[in-house]
Amino acid sequence: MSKLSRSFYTQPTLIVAKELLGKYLVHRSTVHGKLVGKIVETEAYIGPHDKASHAYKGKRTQRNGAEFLIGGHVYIYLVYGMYWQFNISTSGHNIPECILVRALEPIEGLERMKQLRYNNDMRSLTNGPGKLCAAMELDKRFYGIDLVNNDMIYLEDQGDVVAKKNIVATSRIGIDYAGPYWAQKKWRFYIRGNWFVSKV
DNA sequence: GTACAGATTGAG
DNA sequence: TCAATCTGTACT
Repeated sequence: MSKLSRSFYTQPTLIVAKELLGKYLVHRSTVHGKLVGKIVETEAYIGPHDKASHAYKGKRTQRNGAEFLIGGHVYIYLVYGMYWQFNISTSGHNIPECILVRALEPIEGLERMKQLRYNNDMRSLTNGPGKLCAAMELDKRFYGIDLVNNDMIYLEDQGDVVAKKNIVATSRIGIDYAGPYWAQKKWRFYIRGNWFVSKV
């Protein structure tokens, strides 16, 4: 169980998106204990060329600033006025690329997650980007945090290996506004057959 | 000041 | 399948 280092996050974004599958996201809350989930679904956003990216054409605002940080920082923001989206910046400083974590498999802290989600159904605890943020207690507090040097939130390698043939590459979700060219890019990855993937 | 998007969700 | 829902963002 080793914490992922800077060199992991600064690899090419599509590599990181695939390598992230099977890694563990850990949130050690002093108040609520340890919450752990295994990453089973990711999506890559590769600005400034990617029209679906918030940093398309290099657009930089207060909201997406964390996307430009060197790989390993948290980019978290609100959608639909109520759901948080947890992203991890990748690549180098000032290069706006990131990976959206879309689904987790709950590993530790199940009871607390059920309370946070007001739900007892195991599967719907973390099988969606907004849901996993609620279950893991992720919100604006973590904006811009460096996952490499933080002890409250970080990712670790528990040795789970996902065989290449079990990584499914498909098109991203909810980005039709970017037009067919970008919408069809196979930049969404998930673990084949995993029960917690948001949508097959 | 204000219109409005929005990388969703859950109910039907 | 589809509409509810609402805050921060990005403009004027």
